[in-house]
Amino acid sequence: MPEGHSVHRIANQFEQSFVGHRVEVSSPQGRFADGATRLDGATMVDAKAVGKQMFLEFDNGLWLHVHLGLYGAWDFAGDIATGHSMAESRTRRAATRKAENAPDDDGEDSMASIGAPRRTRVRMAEQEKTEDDIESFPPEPVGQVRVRLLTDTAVGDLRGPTKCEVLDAAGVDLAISKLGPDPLVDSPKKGSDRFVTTVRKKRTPIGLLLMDQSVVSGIGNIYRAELLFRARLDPHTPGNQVPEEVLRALYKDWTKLLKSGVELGQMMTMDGLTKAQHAKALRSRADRHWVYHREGLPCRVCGTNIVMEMAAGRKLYWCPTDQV
DNA sequence: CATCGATGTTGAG
DNA sequence: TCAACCTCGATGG
Repeated sequence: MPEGHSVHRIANQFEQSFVGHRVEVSSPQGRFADGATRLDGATMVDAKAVGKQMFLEFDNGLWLHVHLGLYGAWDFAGDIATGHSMAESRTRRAATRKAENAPDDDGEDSMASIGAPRRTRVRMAEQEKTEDDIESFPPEPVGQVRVRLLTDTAVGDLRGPTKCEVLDAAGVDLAISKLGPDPLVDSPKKGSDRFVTTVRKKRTPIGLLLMDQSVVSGIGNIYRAELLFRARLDPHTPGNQVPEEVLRALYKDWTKLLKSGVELGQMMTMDGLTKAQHAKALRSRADRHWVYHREGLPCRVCGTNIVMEMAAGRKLYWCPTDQV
């Protein structure tokens, strides 16, 4: 269910709370028993997201590859990052590496491994829910937990993934090679070039191309609808008929929305809002988007009723007046 | 309390 | 093109 921003946040959670730790890997549900055996006891050395896929690297040369699919989720507990701090972990770690003797003075976010683990629980999926006061550490696995990753201070339980497998480095490269550019992985120039080149070769409608993970990574049904509206672009326009500068602007806008989503932990696809409107949009989903899930409601710009149609089995929302 | 549908992808037909 | 995957919040009775 999560689009790209949630997966990047989850990778940041692993980066911040698991990388550098020895991990006990198990499969309480049993369906990943063999994979768990291959990873058990190794130390996590990297966590990265490309589009909606996540790759966790261990010091035995193996990787855990996870795709949450429609309803997968990670439940974290113990000494874990919550809320806004997750967005910046990668940046901060990089900065810390540069300044060799920089003191770790960021208090609140610090994952100090002293004493008992903090008793906080976070569910990370399309939404994030935090609760305090878990009874003990580690908590009992609840329901169908495909994989449990347990360190001395933190635990992550994976449930309902569409993909969960062990890969070697070559397998990771192969998986990533099938994916289109991700603005948080590829440089702006290279990413934009790849996106434009691919789209300009196809007659497929742009509304379908944006959902094709080999064309561009991380966009899902909400970002698709919102990006097209923000560009005032008719979803049915064939890729090869969209002007290059429009495609470049589209990729740039995706970059902006993705970064914002990673920082906020929410999809905020409207801008130019007052402070009050912004706060309201963050509280209620109904006020958060231009067209997504607004079938039959008046367009926020022109008043025309928003239209919904099925496209490749997914609901596509758009304004027939503004998007031409 | 039962049913539905979802921010996704794969693979069968 | 569509069911399956197998979770869970929202919805309705």
